[in-house]
Amino acid sequence: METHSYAPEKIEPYWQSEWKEKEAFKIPNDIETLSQKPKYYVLGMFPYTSGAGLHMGHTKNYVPTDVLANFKRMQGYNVMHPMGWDAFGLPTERTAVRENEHPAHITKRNTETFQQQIQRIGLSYDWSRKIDTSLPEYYRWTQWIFLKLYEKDLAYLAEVPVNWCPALGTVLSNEEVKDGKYVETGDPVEKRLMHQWMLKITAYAERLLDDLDLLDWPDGLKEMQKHWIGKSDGAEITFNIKDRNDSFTVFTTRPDTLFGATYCVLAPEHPLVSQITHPDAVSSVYDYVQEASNKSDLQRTDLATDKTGVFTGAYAINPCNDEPIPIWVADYVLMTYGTGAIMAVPGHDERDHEFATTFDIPIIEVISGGEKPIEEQPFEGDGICVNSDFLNGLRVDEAKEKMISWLESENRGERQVQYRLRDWLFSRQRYWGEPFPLAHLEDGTIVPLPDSHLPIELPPIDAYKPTEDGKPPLARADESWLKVILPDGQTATRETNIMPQWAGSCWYYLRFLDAHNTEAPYDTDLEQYWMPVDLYMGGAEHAVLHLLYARFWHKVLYDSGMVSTKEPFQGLLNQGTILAESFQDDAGKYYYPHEVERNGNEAVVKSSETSLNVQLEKMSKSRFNVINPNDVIDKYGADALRLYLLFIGPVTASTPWQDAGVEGVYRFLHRTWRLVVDEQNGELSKKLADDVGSDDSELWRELHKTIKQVTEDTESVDKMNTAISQMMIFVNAATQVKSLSTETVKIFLRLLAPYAPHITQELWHRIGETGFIAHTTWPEYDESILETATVTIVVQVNGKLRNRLQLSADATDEEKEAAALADEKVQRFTEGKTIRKVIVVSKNNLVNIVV
RNA sequence: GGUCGAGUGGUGGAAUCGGUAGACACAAUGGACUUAAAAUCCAUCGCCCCUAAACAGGCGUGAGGGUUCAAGUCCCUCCUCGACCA
Repeated sequence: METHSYAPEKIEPYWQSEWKEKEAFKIPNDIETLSQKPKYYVLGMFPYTSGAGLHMGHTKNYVPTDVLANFKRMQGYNVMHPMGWDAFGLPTERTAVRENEHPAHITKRNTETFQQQIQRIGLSYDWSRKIDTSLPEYYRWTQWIFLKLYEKDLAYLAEVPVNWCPALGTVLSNEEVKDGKYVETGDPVEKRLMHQWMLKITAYAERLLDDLDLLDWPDGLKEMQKHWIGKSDGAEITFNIKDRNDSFTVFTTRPDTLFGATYCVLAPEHPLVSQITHPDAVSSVYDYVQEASNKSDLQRTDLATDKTGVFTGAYAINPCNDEPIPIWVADYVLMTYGTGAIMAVPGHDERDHEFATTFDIPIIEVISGGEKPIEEQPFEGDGICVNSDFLNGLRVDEAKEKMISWLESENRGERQVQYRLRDWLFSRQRYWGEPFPLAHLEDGTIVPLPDSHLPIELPPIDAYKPTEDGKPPLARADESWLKVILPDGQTATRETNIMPQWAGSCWYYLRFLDAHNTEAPYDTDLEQYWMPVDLYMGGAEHAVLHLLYARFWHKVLYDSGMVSTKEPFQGLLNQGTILAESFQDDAGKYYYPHEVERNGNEAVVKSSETSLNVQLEKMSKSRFNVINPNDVIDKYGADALRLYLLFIGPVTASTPWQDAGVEGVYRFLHRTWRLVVDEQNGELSKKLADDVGSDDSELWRELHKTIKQVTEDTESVDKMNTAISQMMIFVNAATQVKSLSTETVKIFLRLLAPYAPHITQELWHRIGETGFIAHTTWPEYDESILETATVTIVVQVNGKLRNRLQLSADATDEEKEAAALADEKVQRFTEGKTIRKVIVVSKNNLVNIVV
């Protein structure tokens, strides 16, 4: 027998192809048409197209943004809702090496898989705007923007310590290195000084900090960015070296404690170390410096580790009292922070205190107020200056000011602002990334290549690895690529570093606005219309770096007049992660769920005694606990997947995946289907009636309540779960009534359409409407319908619920109070007691009697 | 170690300008329909106590204290977990 029940596997592919064929979500590109409507730009962070394909974490981002896009479109906005690929990167290059294919080939394969998988979810992207950061038509403009940075002196070559991986022949970013090893392969990584391209993001530190105030971002995220930028006010103080015509400067946030400085420390990499070290100390200092070079910053600065260091034999002069104090070398001072040298105040700094205790260096109290004697515990709090000559009696903040003024007047130091933010290491010795649009002349001069040379395409090379003499892979290219003739006729050699993976994602949100422009990265009229991004959504792992880098580039473009807004992303949300149970034995080995036998909270490896730890962890391939979105679609359809992802909890919350939960929303879709379709014969349900007045007013009121709640919850994005709850309540109520007007059903279908686009489109069609439900307008609710004739009054005695009473909606507070006092059940609790007070809360319809 | 966030039934989660705790859903249990199963529908579903059953009552939002007529929500102390940073 043919069945006429809800069958997503039939209707979803059909409507997806209809949308594609009729270009249902194509956004016009001419400004005339666009400017007739307001705009809304909703962007999910585009994926890095790894070979693993789409995973559930992606969908947790794409589904809510798509619902919002659908919703805003129905509300009458032009909605920018694009998708593309972050396609350059090391994993692709490594796959290419492994499979002996060109990375471009791997990339194409991966992006095609991604697109196929994403399309099955029924997302309303304008695919004609798709971008791929690894295509010359895109990276041409990444190079073009780099030239803008270069022209503004924001790109420079510097000798910097980097994480060098000899096995891979490349530098690695800090995130790629853990415990001195490359996280993916375990190859050892060492510190090495190398010539690298840097971007001067520090020049924008102040603006990156200040302009956070302009953004509607979660406070926690702003805090993280603030902390990353790490602004601190203080002073730079010059210390002369005793018996030498030399000096060094330190940065401190506590100039008020200068009288308490009993030694100084230079970072092992500090250039003065070798010069000032006393001949007797040379060998011990040399050994120490060697040792330190192999430690990570984390190992060096961890509070838990014992402090190490050596005395150089040299002395510095404390500028405030001209006392000589010893100069030490210690690895807890980093060359990359501040000036690479510190004044140590063991009385008022925990690490200095620990160091001084270890090496028996004097500790002087200069701020009073500590709980314990200063020899036992440093005091880092606020207090009054002591033992500090002209600062004595001042509070910390006053003393800071006075000391800075004094240092400046004596020419021994000056006010200084310091940032934790470092300049951005912008080059990599790899193949699969953007070539720099730069060349080197014989004499070492660097020349930017003219715009007409762009794009500088990646050359074919014979192997994706460094040359024998340690140059980056691009140095393997043919002379015809390596040598370039400049406009003035000179021959130069191309730069062979490439840009890091972050580069392409720094401006992709702008390219979407005008994805096929061949004359410019984008048209500025379109930019002015669409920017800023109204809602940007992505994983919390990008809360700092990507967002900071993109904001930096945006500000550079702003200064060039290329963009009209100071900030790119006005609104921002981090979607939560999807968790799933994982099974791990005591050795740390993970097992797939099908290998595991469950017994309540216990779990063992099937047909063995090995007991396993069950834990809730982020869904990931390495933990053997992933659920493939496409498998869920195969079983329940895309609409059920979409609804479930939203229904399990707030968008920003991390929530565990539960297979059984999908059943619940799947049943809801079936119930919705049966409101319209008679499953016996496939015709319209008999209870559908054309006359508008056929619904009882209860259901009509429930509908308007639903419109109100779905509108508000969808707008908020985070509360889409409760929007779905309310729609479930409505469908349950509509299932109960005997007769249902088509008008009611049509309004409801429009509410559900952003969430479940396929089933609503199919039912819209079956009910006799032509065209796309996605192109209809969003329903409005009528506040007057929400009002009821009677209200429920909650009566409490001493704050405890005692009864509920039905009263007319226009009852006054006095009437409510009288009814409450007169109620029999309530009297049981007030009997024989003195009524001290009666509180009537009108807005909550609540009466509290205090006895 | 620091900063931020979060702890609510068997489970996911609702409810926070202080005002009916547990919406909605999952799982479970009982029942209807069915030759049977699936699907569907109905009922029960925080804990305790009373009862033949019910009504009624007591307790209850990580622990302890506080403010208030009223606390999941605000304040203090502590515990646990998570994220980020060191």
